Amino acid sequence: MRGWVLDCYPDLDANRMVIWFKTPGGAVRVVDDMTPYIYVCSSRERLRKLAGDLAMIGVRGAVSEMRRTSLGDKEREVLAIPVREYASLQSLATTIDSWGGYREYALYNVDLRMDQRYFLFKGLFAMGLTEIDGLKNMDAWKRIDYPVPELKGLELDIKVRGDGVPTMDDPLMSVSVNGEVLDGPEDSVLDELASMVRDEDPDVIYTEKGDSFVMPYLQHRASLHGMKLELGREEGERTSRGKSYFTYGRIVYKPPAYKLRGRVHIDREASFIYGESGLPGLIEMSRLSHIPLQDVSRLSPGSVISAMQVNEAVRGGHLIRWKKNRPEDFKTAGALIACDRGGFIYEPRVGVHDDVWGLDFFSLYPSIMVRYNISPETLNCTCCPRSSRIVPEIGYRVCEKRTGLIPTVLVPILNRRKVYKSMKHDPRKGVIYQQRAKALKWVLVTCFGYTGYRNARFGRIECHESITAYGRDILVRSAAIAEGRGFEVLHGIVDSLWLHGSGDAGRLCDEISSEFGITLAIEGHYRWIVFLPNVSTGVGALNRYYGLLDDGELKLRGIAARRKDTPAIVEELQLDMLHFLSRAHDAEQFMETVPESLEVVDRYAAELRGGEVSTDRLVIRRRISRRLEEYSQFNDSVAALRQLHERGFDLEPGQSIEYVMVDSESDRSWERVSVAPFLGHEYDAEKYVELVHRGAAELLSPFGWPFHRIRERDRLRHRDRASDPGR
DNA sequence: ACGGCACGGGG
DNA sequence: GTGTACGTGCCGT
Repeated sequence: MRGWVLDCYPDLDANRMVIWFKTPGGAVRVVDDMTPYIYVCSSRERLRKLAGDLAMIGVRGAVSEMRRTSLGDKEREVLAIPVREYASLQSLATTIDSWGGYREYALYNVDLRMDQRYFLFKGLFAMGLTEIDGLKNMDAWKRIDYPVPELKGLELDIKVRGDGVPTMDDPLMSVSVNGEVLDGPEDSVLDELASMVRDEDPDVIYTEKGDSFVMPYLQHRASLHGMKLELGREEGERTSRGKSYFTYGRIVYKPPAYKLRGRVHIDREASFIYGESGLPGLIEMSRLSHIPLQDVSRLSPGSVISAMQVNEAVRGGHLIRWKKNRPEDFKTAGALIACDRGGFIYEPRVGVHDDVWGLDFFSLYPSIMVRYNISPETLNCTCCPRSSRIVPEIGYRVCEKRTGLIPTVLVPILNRRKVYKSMKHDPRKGVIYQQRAKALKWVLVTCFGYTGYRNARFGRIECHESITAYGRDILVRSAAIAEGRGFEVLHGIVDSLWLHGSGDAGRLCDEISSEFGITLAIEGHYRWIVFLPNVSTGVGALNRYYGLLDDGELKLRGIAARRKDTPAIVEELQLDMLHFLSRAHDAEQFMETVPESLEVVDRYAAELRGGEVSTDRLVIRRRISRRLEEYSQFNDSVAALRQLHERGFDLEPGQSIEYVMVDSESDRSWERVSVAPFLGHEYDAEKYVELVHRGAAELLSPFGWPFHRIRERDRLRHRDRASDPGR
């Protein structure tokens, strides 16, 4: 019988692995043996002593082996230690580490996931098609068009009695299963839910906020009736602790994951990958990383690429160095910038331009890593002291003999993404390919950042520097080629160029692509595009522009309408103004349209002053980066947090607050803002008018309408209207 | 004037 | 279990 690997986890009592397969006939549970090993590298005498010490505490069977302990290195003698008690692995490692004192022992394969360990050991992988009798792999993780099982999904949602923010103390009103509503006494609803899940036997349960609320809430309500609600295929769930952590340049809050056994719980809100690329993207990630679907659904793309690197290293015979937890161990500001000048940026020509080509390199940074063999072990390697391959500007040597780990991992990812993108119009599976491509895109984006991340397993800052150095070199030389072909370079940033001119842009792209071996493609042709100035200096801002493509599509970057903390009314204003400006087909018409676009601004101001704007258009949503008491400055967010606190709700760093400004001048929390979900109808009309004016000025400041002039114009008109009620 | 604080990008 | 960097603008002190 054949089936797909749906779930895999250790049974900590039996010290065996549990694997669930999805077969056309249903789910199958299999138990298998595996002894995990940890490895220690040190001098021969110390290892001999260690083996003796281990035997004294009952750890037997440690043997000496030859293994690779670092990338691209020769094999060394290590002690392989079998760990028969799964649960003791971490503490055994800590014990050995402490015996070693200061750096006497280097430990390996300590923080490897058990599922990944098992798959690598057995030659299986998550979502891979497997012969269940004998546990033989029938699939290949590199396959591009692979068979996918039909997974039965179940939508779970709940309604809670009471208003405001739901809490664990509010009784359950109803449960909805695939849209079917179960209500009545709480205990019978919970009973019914359990039996429905049992009868339906879904492979995947989808929730919104299942991790942060729904699942722990249902469990809690059940316990009040002396019940144990079981939603998995096997008893017990796998929970962890919630935490706030620093990622993507900001603090986010991650609630504890609520994982089932033998069945997949996907919390749509907790899964970045699912949100971006759906189940097809998640399955693609699961196969490539060898991490079970449910687990991969909670990971970041960075963890996926990291897992793929581990897989590749282990397959290449390497041991994985233990990275002991170093929380809050972030880089100091100065350390990195010293040698890193980031991506190259041309100073954009402020104002409106027409007949503009936007050109983009295809996955520039990952392509550079592959094309120039950038990897932690290939930079300044000892095997190529006379390498002819030198990183521009900084002069590092790159290995010419062996392909690095990072390029090895990236080649199939880049290739898959290219193939999936080319098949996105397939009538039957086009959408699936598109979603897989999107998941891969994210993995590629984060792979670059990971090379500069100090806690990454295979990070090395010199990689980061080399990639950006090659990137600058490529962009500068591409701009020069473009100028040589008669184009004017208006702006360039990291992997994009904006050119003005009537030459053959397609041919230019071909020429540059073949020059560097990295594809440069036309992103679009603009009827007009506006590069915005920096408010304080007036010089071109690097990443703020808006433009109209030939097909009528607007492309916006960096302006208020793109920001998540912009209230809807300001977003609407900017989009209305932009649609108005879209009537223009070239720069000259654009300039003629500007004065009329100000009438849009007046409409919004009048509507706000009328006092009838619904508060959901005024809500400002903001992420908080710390706890209430940790804020040193009083501001809107603090006012909102304080109100919530006084009502009994405390937020974690990384969670968002939503509020409306009621009296923005006030320094009293309760007067200054009203906070969701306790919004009233009141709002600070003049403050929102000011925001609307700022939004307009952001678009029009290069054309004679800076903020202060829009204000002045408003004052004049407002006064006229106030003194002449007949208008 | 300066520091605190939050957001973008990539698709 | 957690990508990097900076640029940008607003607001409070």
